[in-house]
Amino acid sequence: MAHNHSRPQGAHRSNDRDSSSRPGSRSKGHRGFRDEQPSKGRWNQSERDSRRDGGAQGGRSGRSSSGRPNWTPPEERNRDHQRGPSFRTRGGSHGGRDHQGDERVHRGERPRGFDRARDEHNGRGRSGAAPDRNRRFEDRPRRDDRDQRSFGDRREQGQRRFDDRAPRRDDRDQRSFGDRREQGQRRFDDRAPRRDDRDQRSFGDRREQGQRRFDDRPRREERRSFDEQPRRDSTYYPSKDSNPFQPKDDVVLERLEAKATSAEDVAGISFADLGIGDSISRALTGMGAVSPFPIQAATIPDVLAGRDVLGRGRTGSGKSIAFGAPIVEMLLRGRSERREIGRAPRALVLAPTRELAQQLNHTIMTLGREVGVFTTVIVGGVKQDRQVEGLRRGVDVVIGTPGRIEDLVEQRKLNLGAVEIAVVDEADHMCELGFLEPVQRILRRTKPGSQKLLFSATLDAEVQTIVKEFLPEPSVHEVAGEEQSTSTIDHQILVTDRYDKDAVLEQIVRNPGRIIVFTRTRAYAERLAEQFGDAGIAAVSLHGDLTQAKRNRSLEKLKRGKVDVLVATDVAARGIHIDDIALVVQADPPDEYKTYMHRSGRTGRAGNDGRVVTVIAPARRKRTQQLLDRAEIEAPMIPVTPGDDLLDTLTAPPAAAEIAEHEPAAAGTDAQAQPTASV
DNA sequence: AAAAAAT
Repeated sequence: MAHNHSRPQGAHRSNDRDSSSRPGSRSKGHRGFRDEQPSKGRWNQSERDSRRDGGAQGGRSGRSSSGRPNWTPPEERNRDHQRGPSFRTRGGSHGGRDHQGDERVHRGERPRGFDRARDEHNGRGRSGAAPDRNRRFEDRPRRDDRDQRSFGDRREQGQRRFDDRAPRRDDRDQRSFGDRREQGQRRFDDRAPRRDDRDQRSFGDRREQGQRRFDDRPRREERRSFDEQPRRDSTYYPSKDSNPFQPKDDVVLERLEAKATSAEDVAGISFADLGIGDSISRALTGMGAVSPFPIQAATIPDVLAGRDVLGRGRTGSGKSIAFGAPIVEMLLRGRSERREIGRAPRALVLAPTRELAQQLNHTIMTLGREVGVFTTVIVGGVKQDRQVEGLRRGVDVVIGTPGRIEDLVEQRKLNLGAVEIAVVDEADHMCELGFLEPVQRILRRTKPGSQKLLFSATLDAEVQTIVKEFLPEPSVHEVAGEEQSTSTIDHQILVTDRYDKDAVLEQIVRNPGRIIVFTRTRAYAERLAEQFGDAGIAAVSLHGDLTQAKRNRSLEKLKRGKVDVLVATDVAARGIHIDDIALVVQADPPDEYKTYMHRSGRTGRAGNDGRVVTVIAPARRKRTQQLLDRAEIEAPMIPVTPGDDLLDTLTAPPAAAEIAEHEPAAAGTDAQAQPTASV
C-alpha cells in the first residue's frame, strides 16, 4: 500500500516550481515536467488491479499481502526451469557461458544420461591422435553450418548444444574425457581469449594459437604446464580491438566441457535414489523440492562420492540444493558421536554478497536442522560478536562472504582446518579480480585435499585458476537445453534520449507489479529511488553504500510486498531470489553479458513470464547489440519517449494473440523438459 | 563501477 498513495501530480514536488521558472524543464519528459492532463495521475491500487485483470494475469497474486508468497527456496523453484534455456548454447562453439538464464531448465534436448557422467570422470586425457582437432583454421570450411546459423536456425534445428559437435553416438556413454577432447570438445582450460569472433573459431583454431592439447600429456601435467603458457586472464586488456567503451572483461570464455543432464534423464528419480537420506528428503519436500531437478540429480551422487564438482545450471535450476543437500548428508555420515562445543566447521560455502550468503544459509539451515547439522552465517556489515559466539558454540557449516571469513580466520576465531567440503557459489564471479585472491587464501586454509564444489549459472573458464589449484579431477555438470530460445523472458531494448531517461524510468516503474531497477552506480540507485519516491511511487534502494541493516530492510520490504520497486546495483544481480518479479529494468545497460543474464534472471522465475527492459541511449545501440549477441538473446530495439503507451504496459500480460501463438509450443516444451516441474 | 572487513 505504500505505493498506493496517489497524490495529485505536481502537488508535492519542489521542482514544479523549477519547471515553471525554467523553460528547459518544461519539456515533456523532463524529470520535473508535470503534464497538465490530470488523467495521467498515478494508478491507485484498484485502478491497477482492474487494469491488470483486464489483462488476464490476474494480479499480483501470491505476492503481496501474505508477505511470504509461496516461497520456495531461491534457486530451487522448479518452475523456473521450465523456461528454458537459452539459446545460447551456442552450439558449442561459443564459448559460452552462457547461460543465461540462469534459471531455467531446459528443454529436453537430448541429454546425455546422467549416469554417463560418472563414466566420464574416470576418463583421463589420453593420448592419441586427434584427427579433427588438428584442423587448421584455413582448412576448415570457412564457416561450417554452425557458424552461420542464426538464432532462428538454431531453433529449428532443435537447439544445438555444445555436445552436438561431437558425433552423437549411442556409445557416448562410454566416452571419457579424452575421447571428448579428441572430438574437439573444449575443456575449460583450453580457453582462449575469445571475443566476438568466437563463433568463427573452432577448437582447432584455438589449439593452433598455442593452446596445448590435452592429449599431449597426462592431464595433470598438462594442467601444470598450461600455467606456463602465455595466457590471458579475464582481466587482461587486449590492446587491439578494444573499443575504449567496450568492457574488456566481456569476453566469452570457454564453456567448461560438461556432462549435460536433462529433465528426462531424471524422470522418476528421487532424492533417496541419489543417496539423500529420509530426513533430508523430507526437508526438501517441505521446501518444495519434491523430486530432484537435473542439476541436482547430476551433481548429488558425485558430491556424495567425495568428488570435486563443477556445476552449471540456470538460477532457479536448483543449484543451492544441488550442493546444500549433499553437504548436509555428507556431514551427517561422517559425524562423530557428539557435537562438541566449539567444534570446527566441516563445510564452508562462499558467496559474493551478504544477501546471497544469508539466503543460502536459510536453505542449508532448513535442511540441516532436521538432522542436527548446524549452520551459521559469517558476513561483514554486522557485529562479529554473534557470529563468533555461534562459532564458539560449534557449527558444522559456515556460509559467508570472503572478507569477514578471512577476518575471523586471522583473528583465530574461525578455524577452517577441519573443512572437508568447500563450495564456491557464483564461482565465476568469485574468481574475478578482487574476489579471487581472498577466495584462494580461504580455500588454502581448508583441510588439505578437501572436496571442492564450484557452482554458477555462468560457470566458465574464469574459474580455471581455482580449478587448477583445488579441483584435481573434477566432474563437470550442466543442465541440457538451457537455450535462450526457450526462455519465457521477453527482452526489449528501449532507446531513449539521455535527457528523457529519468522520465521514461519513472513511467516504467508506475506499472503494476514488482519491479527491480538495476543501475551501474550506488549514487544513481539512490537518486532514482528518491526520484520515484518523490513521484509517489514507493521504492527502496539496495547497494553497498547502505548499512547492512538497511540493505536487509530494503530486500525484505520488496519480498513482503511493502514496496513494489527496488532500485539496486549489481549487488542484487546474482543469486537473490524474490518471488514474482514482473519486470527487470536496466536503467544502465550492463557492461558484461553475464551481468545481463544474471540481472534478467531475477524475473521469469517459477514458470512465470518475465520481462526485461534495458534503457539505453541511441549511441549505445551497437554496443548493446554486441552484448545481446554474446548472450544469444534476441531483443528488439524500440525508440521511446516519455509518455509512450508502450511504457505503461510493460508488466501487462502478453496480448491474447500472442498467447494463442505461444501456448502450444510452450506446453510441449515444458512437458518434455520438466518432468520434475512438479512442485 | 561494484562487491567484499573493520577500524
